[in-house]
Amino acid sequence: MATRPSILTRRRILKAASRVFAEHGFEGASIRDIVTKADVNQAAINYHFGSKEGLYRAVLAMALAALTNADASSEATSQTPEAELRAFVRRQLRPLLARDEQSDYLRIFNWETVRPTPAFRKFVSQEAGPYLASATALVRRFLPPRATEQEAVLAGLWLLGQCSIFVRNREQLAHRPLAFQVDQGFVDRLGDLIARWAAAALSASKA
Amino acid sequence: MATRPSILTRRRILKAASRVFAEHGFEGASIRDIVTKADVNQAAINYHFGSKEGLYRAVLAMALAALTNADASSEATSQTPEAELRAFVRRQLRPLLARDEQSDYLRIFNWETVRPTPAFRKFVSQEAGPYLASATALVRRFLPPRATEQEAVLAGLWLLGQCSIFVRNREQLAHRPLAFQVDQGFVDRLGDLIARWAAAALSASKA
DNA sequence: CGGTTATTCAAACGCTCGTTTGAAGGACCG
DNA sequence: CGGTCCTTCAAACGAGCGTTTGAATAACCG
Repeated sequence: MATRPSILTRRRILKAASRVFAEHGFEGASIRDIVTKADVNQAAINYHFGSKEGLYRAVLAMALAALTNADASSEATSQTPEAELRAFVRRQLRPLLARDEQSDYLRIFNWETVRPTPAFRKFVSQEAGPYLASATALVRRFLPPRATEQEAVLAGLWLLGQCSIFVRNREQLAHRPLAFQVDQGFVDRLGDLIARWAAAALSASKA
Repeated sequence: MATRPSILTRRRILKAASRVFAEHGFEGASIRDIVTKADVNQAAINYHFGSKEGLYRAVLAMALAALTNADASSEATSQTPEAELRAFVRRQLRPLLARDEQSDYLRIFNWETVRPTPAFRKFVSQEAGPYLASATALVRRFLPPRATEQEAVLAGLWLLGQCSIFVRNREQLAHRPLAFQVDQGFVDRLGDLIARWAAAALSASKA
């Protein structure tokens, strides 16, 4: 049975681990770094999560739950397709400015796109469906009714790609040779630009 | 002075290193893995390139040279904007099928977007200008003449993002829950789709 | 051909990694 | 209060890492 202090330890570990995994990826993250940031003994991770990979699985589950909750709560308030699209894009661009846990979660998923871990492969094949479905449903409202499901899924990924490249290159945006001033105004303009472009593209599609 | 066999060793190291860096990123790549694949003594890397980072710098230089050459040679044959755009998108989607050196180079740059190395930061601030300029020039032909330079650069990045998400998630595309059959026909259709969407978006932009 | 330099090689160094160990600490309950 | 189990802890283990070393080998040139 888990006593009170033990679940505090678990929480501290999960929080620190999210940060470190987001920064270094699964392989690059070190147990010693995590336990230092969590102010916890080194063996605690193996005790509570079995292994580094077990900890990572727990972080992935937490991350996906948080992200799908965020999307679902936003779409609950039904709006025009354009407003919904803009809200979706804004949410995707969020890590450009905020350095909160949601941003960490998105960065973890970005790591997985460059070198998927076995843990993630299993995880995504079982749990990614609902998350992807929300993006697909969003673009569906712009596509012609006869668009195939395959096309809608590709459109959903395509939309995610337009946002993620700016998030992934956040650091480069602010430095030479680009030298953008990445502040709230910039992100707002960028989000509007992407939402406008995406809406125009999908609406005009005459496949 | 470099004698004949030594430049062969250098070449073998660079080739193996491109592969390994593409697969594991800079930090995840191991010297021992590279020298095994290159069939070269372990100390050869420090002898020829000074350090792991020196080797990485050499790979980066080689990669950027190859990619800019590929882009420049394609744009030399002037075509309609639409055809040029489709060719650009196809080139970006190339790693989806081919596993050649150019694909390795693109993967290395993808690694850098999730955790930039100090070597890359210095490198990109000095050398990335020309490469980005080619993407910017491409989208400029679709944007209204009054579009600002900033908007054109963002559009260039935006276009790259639409392609890179499919390259980065290549493995996930083929497996559940997506289960696309990633063959030549799929990549051709995808390239056309992206090129058509991008053209429609940029042409319709009334900023 | 002989001496000099460039290159290769096996072995080792010092360090960090994830995990294991066994004892110490602390909460809970009969 | 005593016993049991959950939790924490410092220390160590074995393996892999990038790098260094110094000797052996191969190429070059007067």
